[in-house]
Amino acid sequence: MKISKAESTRIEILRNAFDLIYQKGYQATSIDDILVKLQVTKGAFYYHFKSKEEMGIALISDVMHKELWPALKKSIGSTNDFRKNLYKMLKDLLIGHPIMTCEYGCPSVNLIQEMAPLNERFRKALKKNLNEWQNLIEEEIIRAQGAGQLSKDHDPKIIALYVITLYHGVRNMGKVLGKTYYATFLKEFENYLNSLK
Amino acid sequence: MKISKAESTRIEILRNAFDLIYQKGYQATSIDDILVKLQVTKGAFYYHFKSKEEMGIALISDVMHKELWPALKKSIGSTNDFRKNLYKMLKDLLIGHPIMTCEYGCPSVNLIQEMAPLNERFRKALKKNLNEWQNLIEEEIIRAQGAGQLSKDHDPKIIALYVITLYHGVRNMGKVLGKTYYATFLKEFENYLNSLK
DNA sequence: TTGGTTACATACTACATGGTATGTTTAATC
DNA sequence: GATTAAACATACCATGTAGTATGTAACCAA
Repeated sequence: MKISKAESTRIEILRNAFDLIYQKGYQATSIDDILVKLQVTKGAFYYHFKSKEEMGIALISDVMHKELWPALKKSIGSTNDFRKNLYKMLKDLLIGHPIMTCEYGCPSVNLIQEMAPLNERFRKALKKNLNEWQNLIEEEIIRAQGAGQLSKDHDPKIIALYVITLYHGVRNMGKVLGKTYYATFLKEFENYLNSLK
Repeated sequence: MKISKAESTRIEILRNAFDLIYQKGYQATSIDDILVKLQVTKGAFYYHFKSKEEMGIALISDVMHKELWPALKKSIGSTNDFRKNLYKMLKDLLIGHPIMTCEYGCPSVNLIQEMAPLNERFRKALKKNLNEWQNLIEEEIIRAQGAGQLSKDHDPKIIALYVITLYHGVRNMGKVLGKTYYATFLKEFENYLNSLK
């Protein structure tokens, strides 16, 4: 199933918008900014998206999801030890992801921070991605509990959200403290995982 | 030492700018936005600040610092138990602070997220505030270690940064999950504090 | 080939934005 | 009370912005 030329320009616009919004933010990225690098004009943009908001929503479930989800699934299923898996998941996200840098953080975290309070549609789309990640971690924890690696007293949901919270936090802190903090954080994260009996 | 009328308008501008930037972000808040509610015009603004950037920098060390710092110092010195103190510090920040809401998060976290990668002066000013908080927590941990509440094997700096990381993370997550998550998080944070031997 | 829809390009508008130039009022000093 | 600088107010400008109106080339079915 090959992609049509029209569909490929749609993807091009979304990809470039994703890169720019990742670095400058959604509101600070203009449609002209997105198009100037590509060989398309506003006519193409408004043919594929009825507004900038519509494009932003599409970004979240299209590019952002495809960029992050496979990496998550791969990292979390590396070994049989859930501690190693959760550690590897955050480590790969922080220092092994091809498009994310310490300077600009994580596109999902950034967009939540900026747009969740301002636009309900953005919030819901971002929450959907977050929920998928949460479920992925929960399943891994339940698996670990079944395998006797972790007490069943723990609520998988709480741990899952806590781990995501840590990730969101360290992505924010990294913008101020620089990449060296990632290593410091990962050590303490390891301690936390080992404290889970 | 009473404040002059000129100084009071300067403060008014900064206060109002702080409120608006807190909700909409720095780049999305226009100077006209800031002034329309006040009884001053652009002449006043550019008399007190040579640019929007200069005003933003002043915001961080003036209003933002004065709004957050006293609350931190008060909360962390409540009891003799460092665990209770750190817990109370985050709890008070999350659900007891007069101006912060779950929806809009924390002004400091927001500004770091938005501006740290884009403007080095912002980053440095924000980092200075962060460093003060970090030192405050470190001192409390060192005190606890001296009082035998915590092993001296722990590096106070690492714990301090880890706690701040958690706060930054939960402020981000709260924007998506709502206020109920604050309570969930605080329980798991308590578990973390108790895991520190 | 023709007709029509798709997939854009071009030109434009109304409005917002940071910043400036210049005028005017207030307040302190003598 | 006159002078002068501080503390604003007003009007304006160049630029950027989301969105629109309209034109046109490519493609596809009949």
